Amino acid sequence: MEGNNLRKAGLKVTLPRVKILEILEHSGNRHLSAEDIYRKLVNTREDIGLATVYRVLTQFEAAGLVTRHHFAEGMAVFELSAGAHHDHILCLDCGRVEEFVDTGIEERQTAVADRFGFAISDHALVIYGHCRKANCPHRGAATND
Amino acid sequence: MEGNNLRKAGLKVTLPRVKILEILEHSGNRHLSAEDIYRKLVNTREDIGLATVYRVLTQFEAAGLVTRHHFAEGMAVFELSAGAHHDHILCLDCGRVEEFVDTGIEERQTAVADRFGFAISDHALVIYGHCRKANCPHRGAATND
DNA sequence: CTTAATGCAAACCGTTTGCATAGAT
DNA sequence: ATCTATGCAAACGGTTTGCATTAAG
Repeated sequence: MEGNNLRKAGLKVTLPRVKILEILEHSGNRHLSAEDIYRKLVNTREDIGLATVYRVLTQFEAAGLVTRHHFAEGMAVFELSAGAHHDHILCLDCGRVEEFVDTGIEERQTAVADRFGFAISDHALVIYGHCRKANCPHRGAATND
Repeated sequence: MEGNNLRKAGLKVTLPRVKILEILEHSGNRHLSAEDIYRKLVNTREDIGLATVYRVLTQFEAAGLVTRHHFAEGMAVFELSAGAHHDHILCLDCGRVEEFVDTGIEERQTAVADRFGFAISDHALVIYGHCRKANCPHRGAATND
Protein backbone atom coordinates (compact mmCIF):
# COMPACT_ATOMS: atom_id res chain seq x y z
CA MET A 1 0.00 0.00 0.00
CA GLU A 2 2.90 2.38 0.65
CA GLY A 3 4.40 1.02 -2.51
CA ASN A 4 2.44 3.39 -4.70
CA ASN A 5 3.71 6.45 -2.88
CA LEU A 6 7.22 5.20 -3.40
CA ARG A 7 6.72 4.40 -7.05
CA LYS A 8 5.15 7.81 -7.57
CA ALA A 9 8.25 9.33 -6.04
CA GLY A 10 10.38 7.38 -8.50
CA LEU A 11 11.81 5.09 -5.83
CA LYS A 12 12.13 1.36 -5.99
CA VAL A 13 9.85 -0.44 -3.57
CA THR A 14 12.09 -2.05 -1.00
CA LEU A 15 11.36 -3.33 2.46
CA PRO A 16 13.34 -0.63 4.31
CA ARG A 17 11.65 2.14 2.37
CA VAL A 18 8.18 0.70 2.95
CA LYS A 19 8.77 0.17 6.66
CA ILE A 20 10.22 3.62 7.19
CA LEU A 21 7.37 5.24 5.31
CA GLU A 22 4.89 3.32 7.45
CA ILE A 23 6.56 4.52 10.61
CA LEU A 24 6.47 8.12 9.41
CA GLU A 25 2.80 7.78 8.54
CA HIS A 26 1.51 5.84 11.50
CA SER A 27 3.68 6.89 14.41
CA GLY A 28 1.91 9.14 16.89
CA ASN A 29 4.75 11.60 16.63
CA ARG A 30 5.01 13.55 13.39
CA HIS A 31 8.62 14.54 14.09
CA LEU A 32 11.10 11.69 14.33
CA SER A 33 14.87 11.51 14.35
CA ALA A 34 16.77 8.86 12.43
CA GLU A 35 17.49 7.16 15.75
CA ASP A 36 13.81 7.23 16.71
CA ILE A 37 12.95 5.45 13.48
CA TYR A 38 15.82 3.02 13.83
CA ARG A 39 14.69 2.08 17.35
CA LYS A 40 11.15 1.47 16.17
CA LEU A 41 12.51 -0.82 13.46
CA VAL A 42 14.56 -2.73 16.00
CA ASN A 43 11.46 -3.11 18.18
CA THR A 44 9.65 -4.61 15.22
CA ARG A 45 12.61 -6.93 14.67
CA GLU A 46 13.19 -5.51 11.22
CA ASP A 47 16.80 -6.04 10.33
CA ILE A 48 17.50 -2.62 8.91
CA GLY A 49 20.72 -0.74 9.55
CA LEU A 50 20.99 2.80 10.80
CA ALA A 51 22.92 3.77 7.69
CA THR A 52 19.99 2.66 5.57
CA VAL A 53 17.63 4.73 7.67
CA TYR A 54 19.74 7.79 6.94
CA ARG A 55 20.02 6.94 3.27
CA VAL A 56 16.30 6.36 2.90
CA LEU A 57 15.42 9.55 4.75
CA THR A 58 17.78 11.53 2.58
CA GLN A 59 16.18 10.03 -0.53
CA PHE A 60 12.72 10.79 0.81
CA GLU A 61 13.81 14.34 1.39
CA ALA A 62 15.17 14.63 -2.14
CA ALA A 63 11.90 13.19 -3.44
CA GLY A 64 9.94 15.73 -1.42
CA LEU A 65 8.31 13.08 0.75
CA VAL A 66 9.78 14.34 4.00
CA THR A 67 11.20 17.56 5.39
CA ARG A 68 14.27 17.72 7.55
CA HIS A 69 14.35 20.07 10.55
CA HIS A 70 17.01 21.02 13.06
CA PHE A 71 15.04 21.84 16.21
CA ALA A 72 17.62 20.58 18.65
CA GLU A 73 21.19 21.41 17.85
CA GLY A 74 23.14 18.47 16.60
CA MET A 75 20.27 16.24 15.59
CA ALA A 76 17.86 16.32 12.67
CA VAL A 77 14.19 15.36 12.84
CA PHE A 78 12.09 14.34 9.88
CA GLU A 79 8.42 14.84 9.17
CA LEU A 80 6.21 13.77 6.30
CA SER A 81 5.79 16.72 3.97
CA ALA A 82 2.35 18.01 4.84
CA GLY A 83 1.96 19.99 1.67
CA ALA A 84 1.56 23.39 3.24
CA HIS A 85 4.41 25.32 4.83
CA HIS A 86 4.27 25.77 8.58
CA ASP A 87 6.45 26.76 11.49
CA HIS A 88 6.94 25.01 14.82
CA ILE A 89 6.57 25.65 18.51
CA LEU A 90 8.05 23.13 20.86
CA CYS A 91 7.99 22.38 24.55
CA LEU A 92 11.38 22.26 26.20
CA ASP A 93 9.97 20.06 28.98
CA CYS A 94 8.23 17.26 27.14
CA GLY A 95 9.41 17.59 23.56
CA ARG A 96 5.89 18.18 22.26
CA VAL A 97 5.92 19.84 18.85
CA GLU A 98 3.02 21.84 17.45
CA GLU A 99 2.76 23.27 13.98
CA PHE A 100 1.32 26.63 13.09
CA VAL A 101 0.96 29.06 10.24
CA ASP A 102 0.75 32.78 10.79
CA THR A 103 0.26 34.76 7.62
CA GLY A 104 1.20 37.94 9.42
CA ILE A 105 4.61 36.55 10.28
CA GLU A 106 5.05 35.32 6.73
CA GLU A 107 4.18 38.72 5.29
CA ARG A 108 6.50 40.54 7.60
CA GLN A 109 9.34 38.22 6.70
CA THR A 110 8.85 39.12 3.07
CA ALA A 111 8.92 42.77 4.04
CA VAL A 112 12.16 42.31 5.94
CA ALA A 113 13.74 40.51 3.00
CA ASP A 114 12.67 43.31 0.67
CA ARG A 115 14.13 45.88 2.99
CA PHE A 116 17.52 44.15 2.79
CA GLY A 117 17.23 43.40 -0.92
CA PHE A 118 17.07 39.65 -0.41
CA ALA A 119 15.02 37.14 -2.38
CA ILE A 120 13.68 34.75 0.24
CA SER A 121 14.52 31.16 -0.45
CA ASP A 122 13.38 29.66 2.83
CA HIS A 123 13.10 30.34 6.51
CA ALA A 124 13.15 28.52 9.80
CA LEU A 125 11.15 29.73 12.76
CA VAL A 126 11.06 27.71 15.93
CA ILE A 127 9.54 29.00 19.12
CA TYR A 128 10.85 27.30 22.26
CA GLY A 129 8.74 27.34 25.39
CA HIS A 130 7.03 25.41 28.13
CA CYS A 131 3.50 24.14 27.85
CA ARG A 132 1.54 24.42 31.06
CA LYS A 133 2.37 21.43 33.22
CA ALA A 134 -1.25 20.59 34.04
CA ASN A 135 -2.30 20.10 30.43
CA CYS A 136 0.91 18.83 28.89
CA PRO A 137 -0.46 15.63 27.39
CA HIS A 138 2.71 14.68 25.61
CA ARG A 139 4.99 14.32 28.61
CA GLY A 140 7.58 11.68 27.78
CA ALA A 141 6.25 11.53 24.24
CA ALA A 142 9.77 11.09 22.94
CA THR A 143 9.78 7.46 24.03
CA ASN A 144 6.26 6.58 22.90
CA ASP A 145 5.51 5.04 19.53
CA MET B 1 41.58 46.72 28.04
CA GLU B 2 39.42 43.65 27.42
CA GLY B 3 40.45 42.54 30.87
CA ASN B 4 37.74 44.58 32.54
CA ASN B 5 34.97 42.96 30.52
CA LEU B 6 36.30 39.58 31.54
CA ARG B 7 36.64 40.49 35.19
CA LYS B 8 33.12 41.92 35.16
CA ALA B 9 31.94 38.58 33.79
CA GLY B 10 33.67 36.81 36.64
CA LEU B 11 36.31 35.24 34.42
CA LYS B 12 40.01 35.12 35.04
CA VAL B 13 41.97 37.27 32.64
CA THR B 14 44.00 34.89 30.50
CA LEU B 15 45.66 35.38 27.17
CA PRO B 16 43.30 33.07 25.22
CA ARG B 17 40.23 34.80 26.64
CA VAL B 18 41.57 38.26 25.89
CA LYS B 19 42.58 37.34 22.35
CA ILE B 20 39.27 35.67 21.56
CA LEU B 21 37.31 38.58 22.95
CA GLU B 22 39.39 40.95 20.82
CA ILE B 23 38.63 38.94 17.71
CA LEU B 24 34.92 38.93 18.47
CA GLU B 25 34.99 42.67 19.01
CA HIS B 26 37.19 43.79 16.17
CA SER B 27 36.59 41.31 13.40
CA GLY B 28 34.59 42.71 10.52
CA ASN B 29 32.23 39.77 10.77
CA ARG B 30 29.92 39.74 13.78
CA HIS B 31 29.21 36.02 13.33
CA LEU B 32 32.17 33.70 13.67
CA SER B 33 32.52 29.95 14.05
CA ALA B 34 35.00 28.38 16.43
CA GLU B 35 37.11 27.45 13.42
CA ASP B 36 37.01 31.02 12.11
CA ILE B 37 38.34 32.27 15.42
CA TYR B 38 40.92 29.52 15.62
CA ARG B 39 42.22 30.36 12.15
CA LYS B 40 42.54 34.03 13.04
CA LEU B 41 44.54 33.05 16.12
CA VAL B 42 46.84 30.89 14.03
CA ASN B 43 47.32 33.78 11.60
CA THR B 44 48.37 35.94 14.53
CA ARG B 45 50.74 33.17 15.62
CA GLU B 46 48.93 32.85 18.92
CA ASP B 47 49.53 29.38 20.24
CA ILE B 48 45.99 28.62 21.31
CA GLY B 49 44.35 25.26 20.78
CA LEU B 50 40.99 24.68 19.16
CA ALA B 51 39.74 23.00 22.32
CA THR B 52 40.48 26.17 24.24
CA VAL B 53 38.56 28.21 21.70
CA TYR B 54 35.53 26.00 22.27
CA ARG B 55 35.94 26.12 26.05
CA VAL B 56 36.31 29.88 26.09
CA LEU B 57 33.32 30.40 23.80
CA THR B 58 31.20 28.14 25.99
CA GLN B 59 32.25 30.10 29.06
CA PHE B 60 31.52 33.38 27.30
CA GLU B 61 28.10 32.05 26.44
CA ALA B 62 27.45 31.02 30.03
CA ALA B 63 28.59 34.46 31.16
CA GLY B 64 26.23 36.09 28.68
CA LEU B 65 29.04 37.65 26.67
CA VAL B 66 28.24 35.82 23.46
CA THR B 67 25.29 34.10 21.86
CA ARG B 68 25.51 30.82 20.01
CA HIS B 69 23.56 30.34 16.78
CA HIS B 70 23.04 27.40 14.45
CA PHE B 71 22.48 29.02 11.05
CA ALA B 72 24.13 26.29 9.04
CA GLU B 73 23.38 22.78 10.13
CA GLY B 74 26.29 21.13 11.81
CA MET B 75 28.21 24.22 12.81
CA ALA B 76 27.69 26.88 15.45
CA VAL B 77 28.49 30.55 15.03
CA PHE B 78 29.04 32.98 17.86
CA GLU B 79 28.32 36.66 18.15
CA LEU B 80 28.93 39.20 20.89
CA SER B 81 25.74 39.67 22.84
CA ALA B 82 24.42 42.94 21.49
CA GLY B 83 22.07 43.53 24.36
CA ALA B 84 18.88 43.62 22.34
CA HIS B 85 17.28 40.56 20.84
CA HIS B 86 17.27 40.31 17.07
CA ASP B 87 16.70 37.78 14.32
CA HIS B 88 18.84 37.05 11.27
CA ILE B 89 18.58 37.00 7.51
CA LEU B 90 21.41 35.41 5.61
CA CYS B 91 22.58 35.11 2.03
CA LEU B 92 23.02 31.58 0.80
CA ASP B 93 25.46 32.78 -1.87
CA CYS B 94 27.95 34.85 0.06
CA GLY B 95 27.24 34.06 3.69
CA ARG B 96 26.38 37.66 4.51
CA VAL B 97 24.36 37.90 7.72
CA GLU B 98 22.12 40.82 8.58
CA GLU B 99 20.29 41.38 11.83
CA PHE B 100 16.80 42.73 12.21
CA VAL B 101 14.05 43.27 14.71
CA ASP B 102 10.42 43.22 13.73
CA THR B 103 8.11 43.96 16.61
CA GLY B 104 5.15 42.68 14.60
CA ILE B 105 6.75 39.26 14.27
CA GLU B 106 7.61 39.28 17.96
CA GLU B 107 4.05 40.11 18.94
CA ARG B 108 2.57 37.47 16.71
CA GLN B 109 4.87 34.86 18.15
CA THR B 110 3.58 35.68 21.58
CA ALA B 111 0.06 35.33 20.26
CA VAL B 112 0.87 31.93 18.78
CA ALA B 113 2.38 30.78 22.06
CA ASP B 114 -0.70 31.95 23.94
CA ARG B 115 -2.93 30.11 21.53
CA PHE B 116 -1.11 26.84 22.29
CA GLY B 117 -0.79 27.56 25.99
CA PHE B 118 2.99 27.87 25.89
CA ALA B 119 5.18 30.24 27.86
CA ILE B 120 7.80 31.43 25.38
CA SER B 121 11.33 30.85 26.52
CA ASP B 122 13.14 31.70 23.33
CA HIS B 123 12.87 31.56 19.59
CA ALA B 124 15.03 31.25 16.53
CA LEU B 125 14.08 32.85 13.25
CA VAL B 126 16.44 32.71 10.33
CA ILE B 127 15.46 33.81 6.86
CA TYR B 128 17.56 32.27 4.10
CA GLY B 129 17.76 34.01 0.77
CA HIS B 130 19.92 35.53 -1.93
CA CYS B 131 21.01 39.11 -1.90
CA ARG B 132 21.01 40.72 -5.32
CA LYS B 133 24.28 39.89 -7.04
CA ALA B 134 25.02 43.46 -8.10
CA ASN B 135 25.03 44.85 -4.58
CA CYS B 136 26.28 41.87 -2.62
CA PRO B 137 29.23 43.58 -0.94
CA HIS B 138 30.14 40.67 1.25
CA ARG B 139 30.93 38.13 -1.47
CA GLY B 140 33.58 35.80 -0.10
CA ALA B 141 33.33 37.52 3.25
CA ALA B 142 33.83 34.19 4.93
CA THR B 143 37.54 34.36 4.26
CA ASN B 144 38.04 38.00 5.20
CA ASP B 145 39.07 39.10 8.64
C1' DC C 1 51.21 28.54 46.84
C1' DT C 2 46.73 27.10 45.36
C1' DT C 3 43.42 26.44 42.14
C1' DA C 4 41.78 27.20 37.72
C1' DA C 5 42.99 27.39 32.65
C1' DT C 6 45.51 25.46 28.77
C1' DG C 7 47.36 22.21 25.08
C1' DC C 8 47.29 17.99 23.26
C1' DA C 9 45.34 13.83 21.85
C1' DA C 10 41.81 10.81 22.28
C1' DA C 11 36.86 10.24 22.73
C1' DC C 12 32.22 11.45 21.21
C1' DC C 13 28.01 11.66 18.52
C1' DG C 14 25.24 12.25 14.68
C1' DT C 15 25.84 11.36 10.02
C1' DT C 16 28.05 9.68 5.64
C1' DT C 17 30.61 6.54 2.74
C1' DG C 18 33.22 2.32 0.61
C1' DC C 19 32.59 -2.05 -0.46
C1' DA C 20 30.93 -6.66 -0.95
C1' DT C 21 26.31 -8.92 -0.84
C1' DA C 22 21.30 -9.23 -1.39
C1' DG C 23 17.31 -7.90 -3.79
C1' DA C 24 14.00 -5.38 -7.10
C1' DT C 25 12.61 -5.07 -11.87
C1' DA D 1 20.55 -10.65 -15.77
C1' DT D 2 21.27 -6.07 -14.54
C1' DC D 3 21.77 -2.59 -11.73
C1' DT D 4 20.33 -0.41 -7.54
C1' DA D 5 19.71 -0.84 -2.51
C1' DT D 6 21.37 -2.75 1.72
C1' DG D 7 24.32 -4.02 5.83
C1' DC D 8 28.35 -3.50 8.05
C1' DA D 9 32.19 -1.18 9.62
C1' DA D 10 35.13 2.37 9.02
C1' DA D 11 35.51 7.38 8.12
C1' DC D 12 34.04 12.03 8.94
C1' DG D 13 33.45 16.80 10.95
C1' DG D 14 32.28 19.54 14.64
C1' DT D 15 32.62 19.47 19.45
C1' DT D 16 33.89 17.73 24.15
C1' DT D 17 36.81 15.64 27.59
C1' DG D 18 40.88 13.45 30.41
C1' DC D 19 45.07 14.44 31.91
C1' DA D 20 49.53 16.35 32.69
C1' DT D 21 51.43 21.10 32.41
C1' DT D 22 51.26 26.13 32.87
C1' DA D 23 49.85 30.31 34.59
C1' DA D 24 46.56 33.62 37.22
C1' DG D 25 45.32 35.17 41.78
